[in-house]
Amino acid sequence: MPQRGKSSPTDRLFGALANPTRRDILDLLLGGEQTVQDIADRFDMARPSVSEHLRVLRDTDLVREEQRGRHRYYAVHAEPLVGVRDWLSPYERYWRARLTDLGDVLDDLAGDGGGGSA
Amino acid sequence: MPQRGKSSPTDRLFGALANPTRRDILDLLLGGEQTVQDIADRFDMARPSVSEHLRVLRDTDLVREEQRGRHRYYAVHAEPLVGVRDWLSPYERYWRARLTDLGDVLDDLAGDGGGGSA
DNA sequence: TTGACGGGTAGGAAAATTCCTACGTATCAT
DNA sequence: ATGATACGTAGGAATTTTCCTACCCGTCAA
Repeated sequence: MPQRGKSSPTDRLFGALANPTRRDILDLLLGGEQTVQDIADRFDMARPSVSEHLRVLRDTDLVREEQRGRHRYYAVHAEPLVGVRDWLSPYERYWRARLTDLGDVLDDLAGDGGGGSA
Repeated sequence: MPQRGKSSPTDRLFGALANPTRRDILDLLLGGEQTVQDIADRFDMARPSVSEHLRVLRDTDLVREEQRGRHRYYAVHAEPLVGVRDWLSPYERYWRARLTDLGDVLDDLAGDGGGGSA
């Protein structure tokens, strides 16, 4: 699959995640929604620059904003990250083979609640 | 965690994966080791450019080369990708919640066989 | 040994990224 | 209405990325 013409959604997804500030923003939002100002205060960077990072994250649908009053609350929207998981999955067997973390899988099961239906 | 000074291994990892050609090279190598020429032939790009992509992948330890005769065989080395998986894991619960793919985890267990080492 | 093949590196052009300082606009308090 | 607050966008400078064409050296066949 060579012949790269236009940038695919996957390209834009990995492109968005390539920037450490943007990954940090996502990690920050794991703790709950935040306003732009709140986010910007966490970074050693001018607010408009944070705004642009947020735009990239918005364009890839990795965050969603909701305007309330004069604030915009940003929240993580993880679904596009399935694209990363999907890309990653053919490689998992490589480290599974040598790290043999079956225990990890079991952790996943346990963490899932064990019971059964969601 | 703002204050970004130097680029961390994770930064370089995501940086390496940001380029679609590099992801395609990795995907190609999933089919087995290849020489530089074999790889270059698959892409609409001059060979030295492919060489540089290979250097980035080498620097992040995502591929390894072995010289045999006058050929260099490149093979995928997936271990650093654990870094991606680790970064991703806090987000998994978001799509797990709505896609409820417990069956996926069970697939993993089944696919792992019971045996073990490759 | 000579020539062809395999593949890395150098230097540079073009394009994309990242960050900044201004500035515009909408919302809230007075 | 007026001013302060919250945030986006514009335009541009400094880097970084990505790709190219030379050019280099090592290996194999004749």
